[in-house]
Amino acid sequence: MNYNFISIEAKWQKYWAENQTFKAASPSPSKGGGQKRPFYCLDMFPYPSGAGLHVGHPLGYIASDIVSRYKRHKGFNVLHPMGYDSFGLPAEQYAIQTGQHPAVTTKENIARYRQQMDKIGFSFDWSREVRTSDPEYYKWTQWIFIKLFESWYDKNQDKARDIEELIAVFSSEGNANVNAVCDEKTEIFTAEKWNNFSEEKQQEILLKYRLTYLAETEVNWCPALGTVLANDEIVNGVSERGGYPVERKKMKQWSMRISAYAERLLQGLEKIDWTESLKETQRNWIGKSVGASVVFKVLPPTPSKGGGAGKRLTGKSDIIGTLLDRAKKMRKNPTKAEAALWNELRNKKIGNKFRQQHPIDKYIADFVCLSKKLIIEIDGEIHQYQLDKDLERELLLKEKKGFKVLRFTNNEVLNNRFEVLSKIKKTLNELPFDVHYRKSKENMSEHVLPSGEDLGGDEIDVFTTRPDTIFGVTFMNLAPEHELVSKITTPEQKEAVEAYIKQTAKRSERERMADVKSITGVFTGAFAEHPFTKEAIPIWIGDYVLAGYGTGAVMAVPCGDQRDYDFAKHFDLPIKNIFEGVDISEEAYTGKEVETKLTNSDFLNGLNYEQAMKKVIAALEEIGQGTGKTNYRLRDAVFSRQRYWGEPFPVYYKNGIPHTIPEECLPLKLPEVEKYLPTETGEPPLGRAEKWHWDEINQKVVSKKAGTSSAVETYPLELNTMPGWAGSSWYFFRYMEPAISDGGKRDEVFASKEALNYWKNVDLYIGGSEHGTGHLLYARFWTKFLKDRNLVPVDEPFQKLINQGMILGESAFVFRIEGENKFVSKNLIEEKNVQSIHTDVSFVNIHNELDIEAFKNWRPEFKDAEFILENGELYDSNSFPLGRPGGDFIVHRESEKMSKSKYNVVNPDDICEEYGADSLRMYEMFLGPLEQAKPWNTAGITGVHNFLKKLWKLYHSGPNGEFLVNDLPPSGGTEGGLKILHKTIKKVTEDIENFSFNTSISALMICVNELSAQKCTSREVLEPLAVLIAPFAPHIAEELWKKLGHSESISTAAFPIYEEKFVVENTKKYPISFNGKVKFTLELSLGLSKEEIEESVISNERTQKQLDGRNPKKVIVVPGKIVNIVV
RNA sequence: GCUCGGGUGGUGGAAUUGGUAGACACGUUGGACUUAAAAUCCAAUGACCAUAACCGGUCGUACGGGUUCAAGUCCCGUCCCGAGUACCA
Repeated sequence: MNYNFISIEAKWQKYWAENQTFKAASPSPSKGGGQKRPFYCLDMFPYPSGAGLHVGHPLGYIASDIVSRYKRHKGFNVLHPMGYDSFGLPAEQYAIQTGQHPAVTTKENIARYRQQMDKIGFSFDWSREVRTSDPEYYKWTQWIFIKLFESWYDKNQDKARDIEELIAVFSSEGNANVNAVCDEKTEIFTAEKWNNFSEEKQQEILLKYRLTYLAETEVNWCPALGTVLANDEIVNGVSERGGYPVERKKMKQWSMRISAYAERLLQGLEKIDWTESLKETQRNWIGKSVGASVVFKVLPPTPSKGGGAGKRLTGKSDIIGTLLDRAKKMRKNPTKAEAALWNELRNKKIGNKFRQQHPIDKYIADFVCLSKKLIIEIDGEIHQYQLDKDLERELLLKEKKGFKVLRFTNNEVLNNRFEVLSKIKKTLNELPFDVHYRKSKENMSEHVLPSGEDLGGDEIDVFTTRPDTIFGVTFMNLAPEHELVSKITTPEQKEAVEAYIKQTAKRSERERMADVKSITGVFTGAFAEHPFTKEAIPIWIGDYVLAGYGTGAVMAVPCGDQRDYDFAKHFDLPIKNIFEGVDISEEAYTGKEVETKLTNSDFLNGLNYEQAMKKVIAALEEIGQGTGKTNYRLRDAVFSRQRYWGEPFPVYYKNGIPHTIPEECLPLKLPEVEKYLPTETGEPPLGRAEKWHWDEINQKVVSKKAGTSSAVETYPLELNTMPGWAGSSWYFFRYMEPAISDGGKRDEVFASKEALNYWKNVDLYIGGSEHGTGHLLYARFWTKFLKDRNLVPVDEPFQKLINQGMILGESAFVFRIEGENKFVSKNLIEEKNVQSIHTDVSFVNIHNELDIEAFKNWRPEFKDAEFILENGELYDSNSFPLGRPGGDFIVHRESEKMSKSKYNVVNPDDICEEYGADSLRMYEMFLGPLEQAKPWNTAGITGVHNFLKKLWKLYHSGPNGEFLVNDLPPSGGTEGGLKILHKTIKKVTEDIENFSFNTSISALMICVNELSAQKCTSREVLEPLAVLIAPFAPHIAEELWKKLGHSESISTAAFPIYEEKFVVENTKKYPISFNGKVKFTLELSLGLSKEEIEESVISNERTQKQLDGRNPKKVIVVPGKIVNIVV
C-alpha cells in the first residue's frame, strides 16, 4: 500500500474541521481548560493581499504550528488563533482603479488565504478568528481610542490616568503642581482661572494633556494626487506614482502620545525574551540620550562694522538688558515650587506687593517685596558651587542694598506651604516700610529699561549630551528651518542666509542625509552669549543640524564633536582645546575616558567627564540657563490617515473642538462613498460621504441636510481614518475572548477579565522582523496603556518573540545581446554588452536548463529570438520538435525576494498537490534555522518526501506492503529500536524547545533510517515514533495513529518521555590523537580509570606504531571524550 | 559611520561546556531492477598526493597572528557579506 498523501491529507483536514479538534478550551475548569496550563502561541496575522500566499509566507505559521501541536502533546491548553489585518492600502488602491468596494476585495482575498492555509494543515482555532475591518472588531479599536482620549499621563505615578481626575485637580488647584506629559507650550493657570475659562478653552487645554491629541503636523502633501504620501512614496522630491511635486504642509492630525511611554518601553525590553538584535532596534528607535538643555541668549545686534566672531561685550547696559530678558524668561518658566509660591504671593494676597524674578543689581531674585526690602529665594538641589555664590550674593544684597533675604528649599515650599507663608508674613511684619522705596524703584527703572534700541530677548535652547564641554563652544549652529533664523539674521547676512535656506529646502531630508560628505552652512551675523564666559559666540546655520531632533540647534564644540570639528575647519572657525594632553590637530576627541581631564574650562578644570557633567548641570541650573535633561528620539506617532479603508475616528467637532461619540453608539461604521478618492477640495475620501454628521440629541449619524431641516443641530464627523497599526495593536487580546456562539462576550467587552487573566500574554509570537519599530512598538505601547487603565493584567504583550527569516526565491536570468534579439547561454558570455532578463522559474529545470520553447511562447517579442546554446551552436527548434526542455541553454540563478515581478514565486498549493502538505511543512523547516534567510529550491523537497515514504513503509512492511505492526519486543537487542527511539525523543524534544526544527527533522530521518535497516515492526517503538513526528507531519501521523488502533486524534496523545536507561553506553570508541591529530579509534569500557585508559592506549600496537620508538612526553586522557598523546 | 548577525564541500546546512569537522539532505557519479522511463534500492562523493589495489600521507571551517595537550568554537588584528539604523548634537 502506497503513501497516498492526497487522500490522507484531505481526510484529516476534514476531520479536524468537523471535530473542531484544535479549539482552545475556555478558562473555567468545568470547560476543560482549568486543569491544564495555558499556552498562547501566536502568528503575526497577515494582510490578505490579492496575490495570495507564496511558500515564504507559511514559514512562521508552520513553526508556530509545530510548537502548538507539541505543547498540546505536552498537556497544555493551547490557544493558537489566526485572523486578518484586513484594513489597508492595496484594497483601497484597487477600489480607486476599479470602483469595487474594498470590503468586497478584502472578503475575496481572505477566502483565498483561508483556502491556501487550510491545505497546509494548520491547527488554528478558527472559531476565534478576527478581522480588523469587521465593524464588530473595530468597534473596540474605536473604544480604545476613546479610552486614550480620556486619559492623561501622570509623571509622578508614572502611569496613565483618567482625564476626569486631572480636571478635578485643575478646578481645585490649577495646573502648577501637575506633573504630566503634555504639550510644551501649555500655560500655567490657577484653579480660579481654570474655573473661569470657557468650555472651549478648557477643552483646548485638556487636549494638550490627552494621550491622543490633535496637533499641527507636517505631512508630505501631493496636490496633484490630492493625498498625503509616506516618506518612502517620495523619490527625489516627487511622488513615486506619477512623479508629481510634493510639498510640506501642516495639517491638523491625531497623534498618539507614545513619547510618554519612552522610558517604560525601553525598560520593558529587559524582561522579555526577544532577540538581542530586535531589542537593539527598538532601543535605537527610542533613542535615549542623557545630557542637558542649555539656554544661550542671543545678543542684540552691535553697531560695530566688523561683526567678527569672538568679540567681547563690555557695556553695562548690555548686561542689564540681558538680565531683564533672563528675568522675563524665568517668569515664563517657573519651577514647580516657584509657581506654587507665586500663587500665594501674587496680587498682594498676603498684604504686600511682591514681584517675581526681579533684577536687583546684577542678580535676579526669585521674589521681592520692594517696599519692605525683602527677598525670598527658593533653592533647588544644594551643591557647593551654588553655596559659594549664594553667600557672596546674599552679602552683597544685605550690606550694599539693605535687603533681607529669606531662603526656602523646594521641599519646604511644596510640602509645608503653610509654614513658609507664616514665616514670610512674620518677617514682613517685623520689617519697617522702606522710605527709599520710591527712589530705589526709580533707580531700578533707569537700569532696567535702557533707552534706545530693542534688545531682542531671544534665546536659543540646545540639547547636548556633553554639557561638560561647554567651555569648548566656539560657535552655534541652527537648522535652516529653525524658527529664530529669520529673526536674528543681520541685514548684511540676509541675502546669503535666504539663498542658503532656499537651496537646502530643495533637497529632501533623505538627500541631505545621504550626502554626508559636503559641508555647507552660512553665518547669520548674530551672536549668542556664552552662559559662563559671557563671550559672544557666532551663530551659524548648517544643514547637518536637523530640525526634527532635539531643539534643532546645537552648541558646537569642535574639539569634542567630529561634525562640529569638520564644520569649524571648513569655515575656518576657532577650535578651542579643552582636553588636557589630548591632540586635536587632526580630529575631535569624542572619548569619555576617566583619565581625561578638562582644562581651559574655568570651574570645570581638572575634572573628568563624569564629574564635570554633574557640576556643570548644577551650575547651569543655578544661573537658570539650563537643566539636566534626557532626550528621546521617539516622536509621538501620527495617527491620522487621509484614506477610506481604515477605522473611522469616533469623533465629531463642535465649534472646532473634538468630542467623542458615546461608547454605546459604537461602532461608528464606515460610510458609503461613491468614489474612494480625495474630494476636489483636498479633503479625505470620507469627505464624499453624504451621511457623515453627528446628531448629538438622537445619537446617530445623519446627513448634514437632516440637521438643517429638522432644526436639530448636527456636527461634522472626523474625515480621517486610523492607520494600519491601530487594529494590530491589540488584536492579540481579542483572540482570548471566545466567539459569541461559543459563549464568549465579544459584544460586551473587547476581552473579558476572566479570559485576560487566564491567558495573560502571548507566550510565543512569531513573525517578520520588518515590524520591529512599527507594530511591535505600538502594540507594547497600547498594552502598557491598557494596563495603566486596569483594562488588561499584563504590561508586555509578547513574552517570547521569534523573527522567521525570509525565504528567498531563486530568480532565473537569461542574457540577451544588446540591440539583437539573440540570447546567449550563461557560460558563453564574454562581452559586457548583454542585458539580463528575468525569466519565469517554471521554464527552468533543476539543472538550470531553459525550456526554450516555453520561453519563446511566453512573450511575443521572444517568439523569433535566437538562442546560442552552451556548445556554441544555434538552437534549431526543428531538431527538437517537441520542445525538448532546454537541453543546452543554461540560465543564471540568483536569490532574491519572492515577487511576482521577478517571476520567481513558488506557490504552496502546487507543492501540496505534488508532494503533500506534510512534505511542504517538513521541507520548510528542514531548509535551515528558522530565523535565517534561505533560498527556496524546490528540487530539495524530494529529500523529506522520500523520508515520509520511508516512514510509511516502516509501518507497512507486510509481504504485500500492508500495515504491519506487532507486539513483539523490538529487535536488535541493546543497540535496537528502543535505543534509537529514545535518543531521538531526547533530541527532538530539546530541539523543539530551542526552535531548532531543522536538526530535529534530521534526527527523525536518522531514526527512521535505522529502524528501517533493523526492519522494526514493534508497537513499543513505532507508536511513540508516530507521536514524535506528529507536530511536523500531522496528516501522516494521524493516519498511522488510526491504523495503530486509536480512535481519538493523535493530538490527544502524550508526547513520549525520554528514558535514559535505554541509551546507556558501556563502551566508548576513543579517538586516539597524536599531537592533537586523530590517528585511529580504540573501543574501551567507560568504567575504566584514567590510568587504566592510558595503560591500554599505550600498550596498544597501533599506538606503538605511531610512536615509532619515540617516548610520549605527555598523555592527556579525558575519560569519555578523547586521548591525546604528545610526542 | 554605528549597532547586531554571519563567512564551514558543487548546494541547503550539522558540530553540547574547546575534544574524531562536514551529521542530515540535495546534487553528481557508478551500479541493480526495467523494452524504456519514472519510482525504488545499493555504493562512492571536502581538496590534493600516492598506489595495480589495499595500507596510507598532506592540506583544509574568509585571511594573518596568539592562547592551549587540543581551536570552526576562546583572544587580538584584517577583509568580505547580510540586516537594522543614521549628520541623533
